[in-house]
Amino acid sequence: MTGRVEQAAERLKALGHPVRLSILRRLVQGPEAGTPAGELQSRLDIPASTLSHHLATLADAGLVLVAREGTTLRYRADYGVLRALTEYLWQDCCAGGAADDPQPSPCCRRD
Amino acid sequence: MTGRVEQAAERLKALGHPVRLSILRRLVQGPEAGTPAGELQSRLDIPASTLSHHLATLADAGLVLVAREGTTLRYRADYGVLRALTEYLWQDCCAGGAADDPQPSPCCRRD
DNA sequence: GCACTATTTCGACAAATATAGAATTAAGTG
DNA sequence: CACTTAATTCTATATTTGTCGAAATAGTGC
Repeated sequence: MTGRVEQAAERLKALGHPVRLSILRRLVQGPEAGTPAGELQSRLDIPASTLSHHLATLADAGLVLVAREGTTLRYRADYGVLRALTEYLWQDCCAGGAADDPQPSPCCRRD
Repeated sequence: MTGRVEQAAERLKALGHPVRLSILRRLVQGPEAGTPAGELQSRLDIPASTLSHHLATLADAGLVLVAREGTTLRYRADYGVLRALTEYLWQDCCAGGAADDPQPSPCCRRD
């Protein structure tokens, strides 16, 4: 029985940490099939246990998906969820301001 | 010397709390000149000190602006910052996925 | 089964966060 | 100046979060 606001807040909170935001950036830049945890670890240069904790936070929030491939676990971004969250954030934050503002949404601007 | 990722993370973190997200929703729906803290307090039904704490968090993150008007303090959303944050989030999260995905940005879709 | 690799889970601890009553500051009014 | 209203800051406390070494788990190959 988690409301829309609560769910969005949980997801934004999960993104609200430099390491986790960096992880996500890596994931979206990596292969579609997902990026192994070990590769993230070597690139970000943090202890494996710390990384695993952050990955679990992102996964619990539903922002990333995980699939095993042999001994490695491949993480990848859930674009559907990310899209929905961004959409909600924009409409939530700027629905009032947009009325007085003829400019297009931020992600559509070409300037 | 706060980097782009760190700043975005701080702002997302500030939004990552149900009460603060609710506050922001109220602000964007309220008058352009801003909404008095007292009005937020009565609508959200939380102690004034708790509300003040959350407002300070939002203000510190640069998401809201405040102006005094007599004895009341009016808070309003900073749309420029919110727009920039949403834009960053979208491009940050979906730059990789967008290449394989012909769909427009979430805030531009009309479906 | 044993060794090896990849990753998570456990356990402990410090630091940050959320909450809220009480005291304080700021501004207006008689 | 005293009084009232609006909101913050102070103080305290409980909870959550972040970190990371050590131990455990999952899978692969000999």
